[in-house]
Amino acid sequence: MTDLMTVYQLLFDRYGPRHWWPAESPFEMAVGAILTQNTNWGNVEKAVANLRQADALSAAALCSLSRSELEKLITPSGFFRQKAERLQLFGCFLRDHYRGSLELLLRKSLEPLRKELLTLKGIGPETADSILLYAGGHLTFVVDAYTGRLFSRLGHLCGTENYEEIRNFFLRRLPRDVGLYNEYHALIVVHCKEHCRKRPDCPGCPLEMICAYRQQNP
DNA sequence: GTCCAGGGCCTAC
DNA sequence: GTAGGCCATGGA
Repeated sequence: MTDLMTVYQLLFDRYGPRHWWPAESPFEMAVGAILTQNTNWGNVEKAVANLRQADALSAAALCSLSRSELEKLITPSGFFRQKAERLQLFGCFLRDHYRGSLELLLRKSLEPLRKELLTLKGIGPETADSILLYAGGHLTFVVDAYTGRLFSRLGHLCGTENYEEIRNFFLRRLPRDVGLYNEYHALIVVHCKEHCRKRPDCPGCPLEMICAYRQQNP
């Protein structure tokens, strides 16, 4: 079994540092994390551009917009009705409990903060960890569908693990390094977009030599 | 036309 | 606790 740092190194050598999250502020990162739920990033960028244009990238602004105005701005990201509600719930939560400051919220310690985020409607484990890691610089690992798919194929996971189990799998085996967690998740996403979609034989895949699928299907 | 994307909620069982 | 349906746009 190839260890996780070897996989990381192969991905890093191939794709280089990704410098995620692509956003101009922590608040924009959090908004992007909600908008990208089951959604192509290109569509999220359009919605974020609309929000920026409308000067709506703050907790106060999200709260003061009408629901229909917000829905219109984020339409390109899809699921715009639920996402508008989620953004406003998040914005109002910050306004009511943290003076509208995401930075103030993110100053809290990781586990209580994570639990608090998970109580918010529309913020599940992946969205919470994305906000914690990329906006807050907290020591947590972001798991997504790509992560489960890739590491099952590599033989590290069996494919039936739940979110927390996969997160703990990485946290237990990787050095405690925020920069590493930041790059690792980004590299998994970038890699899977390129190589893990339709063809399981991964032509040109940088993980070719360690891929359990290829070893089982030569 | 079909498939899928950087999920999460709700309901039924 | 988990399987299935639902949410919606836009690019490949």
